This record gives sequence, structure tokens and C-alpha cells, in this order.
Amino acid sequence: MTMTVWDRPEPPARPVPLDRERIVAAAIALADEGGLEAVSLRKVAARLNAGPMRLYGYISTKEELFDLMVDEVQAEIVPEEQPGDWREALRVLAHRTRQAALRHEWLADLLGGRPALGPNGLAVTEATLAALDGLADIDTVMRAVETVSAYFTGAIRREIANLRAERATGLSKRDWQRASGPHVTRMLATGRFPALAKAVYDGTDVDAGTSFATGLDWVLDAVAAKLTRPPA
Amino acid sequence: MTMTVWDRPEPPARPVPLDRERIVAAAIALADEGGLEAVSLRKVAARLNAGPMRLYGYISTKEELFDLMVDEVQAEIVPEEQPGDWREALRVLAHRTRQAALRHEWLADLLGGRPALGPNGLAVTEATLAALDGLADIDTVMRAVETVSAYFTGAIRREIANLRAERATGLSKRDWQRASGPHVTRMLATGRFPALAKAVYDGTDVDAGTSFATGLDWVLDAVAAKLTRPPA
DNA sequence: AGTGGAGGAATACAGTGTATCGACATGAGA
DNA sequence: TCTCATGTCGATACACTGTATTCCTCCACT
Repeated sequence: MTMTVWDRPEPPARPVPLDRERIVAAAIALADEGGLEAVSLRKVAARLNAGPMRLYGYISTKEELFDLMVDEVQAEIVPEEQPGDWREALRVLAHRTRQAALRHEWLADLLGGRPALGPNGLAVTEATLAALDGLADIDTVMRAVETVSAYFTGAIRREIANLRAERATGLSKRDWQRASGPHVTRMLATGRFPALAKAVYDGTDVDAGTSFATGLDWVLDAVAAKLTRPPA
Repeated sequence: MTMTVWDRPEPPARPVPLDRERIVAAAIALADEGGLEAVSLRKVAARLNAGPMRLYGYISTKEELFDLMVDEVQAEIVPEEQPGDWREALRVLAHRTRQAALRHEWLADLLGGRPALGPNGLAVTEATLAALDGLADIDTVMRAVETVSAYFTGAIRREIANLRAERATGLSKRDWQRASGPHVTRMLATGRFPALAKAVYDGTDVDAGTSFATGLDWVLDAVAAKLTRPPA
């Protein structure tokens, strides 16, 4: 005679199926909440009801997880349809990158830190190149792309860095760079940094967004100047 | 009667005196040899014949050590005497920053990652501002400084990132971005990245140094254009 | 001579990335 | 239907991290 249900133990809980997508999503969630340093393989795995070692079937190193995370958010960057104007296209790409970094601040720590060879990373590069395609010889175009993205990479990184500093000290940007901790005040008071002092005291503080936009426009102006040269 | 020398034990080894300078030097040496991840408080301390906890008298967190390291190498950046020409001055600052990063590759991981408020960091900013002082109203000058340094920060970071990738894969830059791992080859073969494919196959590869210089010149051109506007 | 006090060192702790190993559920073959 | 090989998952293990705490030892001072 068979045992009743009550006698039979439950079958062992089948492990939740996993895939890279779920892993990356969990990692991104953790990073969004607590920054990059809050991402540990153990915590990611825990969020998926799995043991840490399970992840190594999908990833072979933590760095690879970071690569996947970057590529994932890069999907947010390329717009559905690109504007025809190259300038506008580049502007949009830059701004969307910035917005992605504002949504996921940890992106600033990773951006530019290693080549982005994932599908979405390549798509971003493709979009950038496509925007300028045919407007000059390839080498000029490449130089332009590199220059523009070097600019906005650097600018975004600094913006996030400042943002964190403000948050950490609890000071507004104005107060912060106006006198900052006693340290900067003291430094400026030494008179060894006259130009800096003048800038800090007499400069108007513009918000990060417009500062980013103006710098970008300058760079785009520079690109425009080179493009008008006759293509080879 | 006093004991002979042989009876008396050696006096306890007096701990080596420490200061930030020595600590930072040790940390930089470690980082130069094995990258940032080779820098651990234990290893730094060991190199100074001290216990790890000893460092906490001079530093209160590892991040602070990184700040000190950055500031230390920034001392290499400001030239003894600045060229009178603003363009040349900015160019020199950019190139010297790049060279510092080539000497200390870990700098690329830290540059722009947090505000540089150390004495040498401030000196760099001062020098940059001073180069443009009086050539336009303060706000324009600040925008210019931000733009230029955003550019070269980003460019340097990418350069180092590529350099590491080449080294890791053992491929020359040409071979690398021409076909890279099978992965990139496959991706390009899909036809989803036509502009990128064209760039990879038809583009001449220029060495990183001149690429950096050209981009920098473009940005400086842009700055020049804004400076010629009548100062407020 | 005793007694503070300070500062270095040892220990301790919670956590990390990753290698290794053991068990166990599942599929194939008899 | 039973057995055995297989491959996957979890537990365990290891070397190491940054940092808090505790303890000991030496020095200066009363």
C-alpha cells in the first residue's frame, strides 16, 4: 500500500532557473541602491535564491558581471530613431548617456574604464559613427567620435564625482566649492591660488546640466569646423 | 655587578618612524607594480615594517590613501614655468597629465573619480585657470577649463583602457580592433554595424599619442573661438 | 618608584572572490 | 524497473580584504 501524501516528503525544491538577464538585473538593482561596492556575488546570488557558486556558470569573473551591467544600461542610450542632423544626433547620444549615468550613478565608475564590446556598447558606437558617416573621410570621423565621447565621458564622470562630494559633505555645490571644508578655505586664504580664488568667489555657479550642454556644444563646434573640410 | 652585554637582551626594536610621505610612496610603488588592486593596507604597511593598524594614525580610510596618491602624482604635472601662450600652457598641462598616467596607469582609474582637493590638485587647477586668466570673463574661463579637462580626462582613461585590453589579449591595437576576439568579428559579420565595420576595416590606425593631440587641438580650437568674444 | 597615558601590535570580525569537493537528481541503457 | 554514469548545484574551504577593539609595553612625570 502506498504512503499517504502526509508521509511522503515534498520533493526537493527545484532550483530557480537562471539566466544572465536575471543575474544582471539583480546586480543592477543592488548597484542602484547601494553603489558599485554593494554588488557582491554573494548578494546577487542571494537575491536570486541561489548559492554564490551558481553564478559561475554564467560568468567567470566579477569583472565580467560589470561588463554585462554596463552593456545592459547602454541599451537605454541609443534612441529609437536618430535625428537626421548629425549635430543633433551626437547631442542626443551624449545627453542620453548622461541621463543613464544619473539614473545609475555607478555607471560613472565604469564608463570608459574598459572597452565596451557588448552588443549594446557596439550599437552605441555604431550610432555615433553613423551620425557622421559620409560627412568626412573615415579618419576624421573617427577622430571626431573619439573626441566627442572623450569629452562627455570625462564630463559625466566629474559631474557624478561632484554630486557625490556634495552629498557626502551635505553642502550645496555653491557652498561647497565656495568655501568647502575648512581645508579649501584655508588653502585659498594662503594666496597661493589667486586665479582659483577669483574663480570661486566671482564665478557664477551654473547647474551641471547646462554646463554639460555648453561644453558639448563647444566640442561640437570644433567638430563642425573640421567636417567642413572637403572629404578625401 | 652589572651584567655583561651577553646577558642583557637587545632593546626592543624601535618602530620605524612613519609619515604620510613614506606611506604614500610605498602605496604608489605597489600600484605601479601591480595596479590599484595590488594596493592593500596590509601590503603597504608590510613594506614599511609596520602593522596594518599603524596606518590608521595617518589615514582614516583606504580611500584617503588613494586621494593622497593622486595628489602626489599630480605634483609631476604642473611645469616649473608656464608658457606665456595660453594654448601652449593648456597643451602642456594636458600632455603632462597624460604622461603621468602612462607612468602610473592606475591614475586612470582614479582621475576624475573624485574632486582633487589636495595641494597639488589645487595647483593643477590653479595653473589651468591662470593660463586663461584675463582672456575672457570668469564664467567663460571656467567653462573652458572644465571642457578641456573633461576631454583629456576621458581621453586618457580610454587610452589606458585600450592599452590594458591589448595587453590582456596579446593583440596589437590594429589586430585587436580589426577583428579582436572572435566575438567582435562575429558581431561585425552580422551586418548590424555597418558604419563600425567600415571604420574598422578602412580606418587608418593612428597611434594613441597623436590621436590624443589632435583631439586636444580641436577642443583648444573651440576654446579659442569662444575666447575671442569680447570679455564682459 | 610608582602611575598615567599614549601608541603600536595582536587579535578579532565580517565580508570578499573564487577553487574544490561531495551529494544528489536526472537521463540513458539493460 | 533497476542501475549506473553524468552533470549540475550547494556546501565547504581558502586566502585575503578593510577596519574595530583589545592589550601590552614603554615613556614621562610626580
